Amino acid sequence: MRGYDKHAYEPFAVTVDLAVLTVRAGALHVLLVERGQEPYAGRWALPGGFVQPAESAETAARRELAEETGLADVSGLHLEQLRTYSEPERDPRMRVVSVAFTALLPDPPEPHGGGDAAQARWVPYDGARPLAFDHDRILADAHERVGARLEHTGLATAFCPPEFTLGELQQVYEAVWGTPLDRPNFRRKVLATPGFVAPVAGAARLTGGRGKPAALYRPGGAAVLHPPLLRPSREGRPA
Amino acid sequence: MRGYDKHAYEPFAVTVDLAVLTVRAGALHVLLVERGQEPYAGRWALPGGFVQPAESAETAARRELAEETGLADVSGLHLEQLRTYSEPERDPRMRVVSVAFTALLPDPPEPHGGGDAAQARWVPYDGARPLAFDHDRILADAHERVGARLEHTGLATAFCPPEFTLGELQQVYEAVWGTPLDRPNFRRKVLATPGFVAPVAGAARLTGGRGKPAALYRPGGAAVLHPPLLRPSREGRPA
DNA sequence: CCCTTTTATAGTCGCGGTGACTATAAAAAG
DNA sequence: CTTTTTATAGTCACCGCGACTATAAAAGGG
Repeated sequence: MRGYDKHAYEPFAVTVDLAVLTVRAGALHVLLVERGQEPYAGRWALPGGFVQPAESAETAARRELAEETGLADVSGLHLEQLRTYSEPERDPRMRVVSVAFTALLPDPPEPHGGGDAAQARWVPYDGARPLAFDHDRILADAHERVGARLEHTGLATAFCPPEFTLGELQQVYEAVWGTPLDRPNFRRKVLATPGFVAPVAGAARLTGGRGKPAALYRPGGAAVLHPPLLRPSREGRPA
Repeated sequence: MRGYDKHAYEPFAVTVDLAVLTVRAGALHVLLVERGQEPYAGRWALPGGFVQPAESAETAARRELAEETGLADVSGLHLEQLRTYSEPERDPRMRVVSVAFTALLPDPPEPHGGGDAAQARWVPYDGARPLAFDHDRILADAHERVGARLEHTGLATAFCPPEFTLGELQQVYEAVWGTPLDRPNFRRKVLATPGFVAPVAGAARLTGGRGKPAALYRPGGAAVLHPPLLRPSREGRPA
């Protein structure tokens, strides 16, 4: 069929699902809500909701993100479309097509106090499953996508506060990739990548921890990393 | 809103749009259809159509691909979801959410003889615009995605016949990236990447051209390339 | 106050992938 | 047979990177 003219069509419900990720205490966490009704009552699920007639999926996702996190200003947060899930049986109640998004947050505001009755919580990524519907797959796809984005973009700074140390940045990589990294090498690569981070002029430093204070950095504004910061190759498997 | 319970919803029309790409005579081409009706009557557009109630977007995309290309068996062709376009005003007639896909074909079967009245044609990528609706953007996103996929996956073989020469494979990279590549270096990198290509045992060779016959290869079955085959860095822009 | 612990930062060494380039081989065209 | 064309082999220097060692600057404990 060409250009979808002169053909009947059936209506679908269109929703957005959000995989909201953060790094807390060195571990990757995801924002989940507990379902109050069937199906999957009592099961945890990704936050989400219907797309309204006058808004795009991106707009709906950002609105839901604000509602779920309770944050006043979500305009600066990273929000990225993941993919669309459209299996006919993915929701037993009706035909619903869901556009999934991934959002990245710095230090997490305690769940929130949003609109609905069900509770929302930050859950460690590894202990999140099983989730309702096909959300296990959506969450896995989001994790995979974010892990790849860290290699080629400056996205890791979206997990960090406005000013951060290289140690904090490294914790983001280690939490998302699930791999420890060599600190001197990580430092060398980050600083050798133009536009990744910029030192905070005021020779500022961070107190609170032990040991030597670390210098503070800001996001450098570069969208893509040259050269990329590749994760330790999990090679060595002959086809 | 949590888990989209107890909330009203509005129906949407859900369609798929296809960016079907091929490499013909060393140049990237895209499959387009000419619109017969308003809006955008006479303008070229990406093929597409409505998702039926019982099928997923992927199923609908493969069905449309078969209809548009006229190929009997499209089960082996590479089909990948690109992203979803949901701006409220993207179709002036109604609220339609479109899931875009990218398909890759080897040597192109002449457009086809599909179901509808409008004609379909292979159009050189550079001369394709302007297209109807937001299809310029979809096509650009598809090009960008495919270019990136060539770096990290063995996807380039999807543009080639079952057996191909390294010169043909190089033409795929050059056509998609729009950059000439050094032949000895390209050869070295392809052969040094485990699982990318496998030599055809029969010491087979391809005639038809001038010069020394080239050895034939088959896809090696590797999904990801280690190391990746990166495109010439377009760096040199200070942030 | 000294010494240990902890964390940050600097530097070294060798390997491997890569771009730029040259050289040789094997076919068709004239 | 010579030229042209394409495929394939090889060289060389640079550089990103993993593994590792060394130094600096703070807090803590006796």
